[in-house]
Amino acid sequence: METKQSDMMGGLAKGLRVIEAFTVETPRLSISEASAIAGLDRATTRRCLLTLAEHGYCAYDGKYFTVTPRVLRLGTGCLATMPLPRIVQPWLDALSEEIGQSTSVAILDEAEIVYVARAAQRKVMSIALMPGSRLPAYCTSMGRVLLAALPAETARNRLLAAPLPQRTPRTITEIDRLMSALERVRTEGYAVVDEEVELGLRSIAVPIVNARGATVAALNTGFPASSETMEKAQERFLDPLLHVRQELFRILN
Amino acid sequence: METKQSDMMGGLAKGLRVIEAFTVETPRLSISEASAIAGLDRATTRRCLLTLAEHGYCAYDGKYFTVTPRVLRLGTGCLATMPLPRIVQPWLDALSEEIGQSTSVAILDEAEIVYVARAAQRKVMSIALMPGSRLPAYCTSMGRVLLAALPAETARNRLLAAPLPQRTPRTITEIDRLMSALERVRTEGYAVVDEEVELGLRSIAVPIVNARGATVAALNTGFPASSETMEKAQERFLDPLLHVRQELFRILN
DNA sequence: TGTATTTGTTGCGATATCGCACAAAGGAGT
DNA sequence: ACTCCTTTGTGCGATATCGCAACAAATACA
Repeated sequence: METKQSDMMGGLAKGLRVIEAFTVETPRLSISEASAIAGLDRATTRRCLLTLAEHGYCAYDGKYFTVTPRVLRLGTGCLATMPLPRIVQPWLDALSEEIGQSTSVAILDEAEIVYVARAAQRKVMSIALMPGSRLPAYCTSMGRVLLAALPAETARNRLLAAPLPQRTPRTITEIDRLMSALERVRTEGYAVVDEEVELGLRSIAVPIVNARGATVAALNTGFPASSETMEKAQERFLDPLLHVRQELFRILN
Repeated sequence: METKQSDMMGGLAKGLRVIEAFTVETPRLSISEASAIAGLDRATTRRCLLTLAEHGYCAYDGKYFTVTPRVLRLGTGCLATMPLPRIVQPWLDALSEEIGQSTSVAILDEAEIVYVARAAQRKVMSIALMPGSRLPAYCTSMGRVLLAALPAETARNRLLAAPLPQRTPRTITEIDRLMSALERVRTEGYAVVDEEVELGLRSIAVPIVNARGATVAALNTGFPASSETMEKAQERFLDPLLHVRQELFRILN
């Protein structure tokens, strides 16, 4: 079934690459810029952009293209599709209330985690997180939990294919140390990350497992780093997290 | 520049229609179902779906297709692109805290509003709202504010092109009454909706205006219907909303 | 069980796409 | 003004797409 050349539509694949060229760093693109980012011929890129504009996915001022809210229809089909956010939200709210910290649920997309639900408390992080937000998996507690659920070789390949910037002095960036961390997550059943994403931010994550035993998402809490040792923090937060994990396990199919 | 047939890519437009066939009501689609929804030939739909699957936007179990988190990359490019959510979030949080109710910011896409930021308090609505969520414009306070900012004829055309279901006994569905409501929003500068979306839910919205005087978004608060008259509720909530509107006006460019 | 209907797949020809090459149009610097 | 350089726009031929139609396989129904 794979790679049946005759059943592939080049134009569609190219158009999607062009849409993905629009990021937070490059929200406005000329034809040349878009073609450079997407790695396509300028003529082709131009035709993609004009098609997107014609159908309302892009706005065109004669020089620059920008994506419109219409493209959200493409993506939110997925988020809206998922029953998970709706199911977990009440537990997230209750857990957040109980432990007095922000809690979130995320899934994995390649080497990134995607937030699908969140109960925010105080603001610890400099960046605002919301459903749909993405963070790299290698340096986040939920990312470690989700990568640990994959076969080791798959996880390694994904990490090797992604950039692993040293976001803070404590960020682990060596592939072997990351793989060891994943191994530890597998045996302990949870992941702890101490100021590897951002200075001042700690987090603990546990897997959300469905009835078939597959890890479908991760649940975490993020809290400010303090003089308290990570072990002490773990004592406070791990049990409530595991309890919600257990409740969700009972419910998910 | 418009409708240059030679510069249009049919395959891309078709593929996007197929992606949009996946909604919350139809999250899993067979080839035939997708082709019926998208209005395309089965063969073409199949080639679109196989292409999407090949590139990771869909999962295929041999019978049904589902969209994967990867499609979120298409949409969140837009949300991430927008500076608005980041800018308004702190005000939203503060406002929500001050008045003790949920607050949101939304933009307009055709005849639907799209939530771009939200500070949730208690749960009034049966449906969970999050950034990217959509509601029809005709029966929501933010929708009325955003439609009112358009030329009357444009607003009328959008309303005529969209379904206007009677969601509750109080929902206004007649085009002329809706247009009068918009006119009133224009003169008063805010919109009030009383249990037209859902029984038990009231809301008040004000426009968010940029330096050029254009309405770029709407800000609202939703609160439970009670024995309190709508006028009393307005007294409590309108001033804080208008105050935030003013603050945002100072900041936006 | 047999028959009718729907669904998935494939061959094929008319038609559209796409990338090259080149022309035209701006912009920066002199 | 000029050149130089970048960017946008456009014929055109090789190649790929797409919708029809036909067929196979699965499912529904009697």
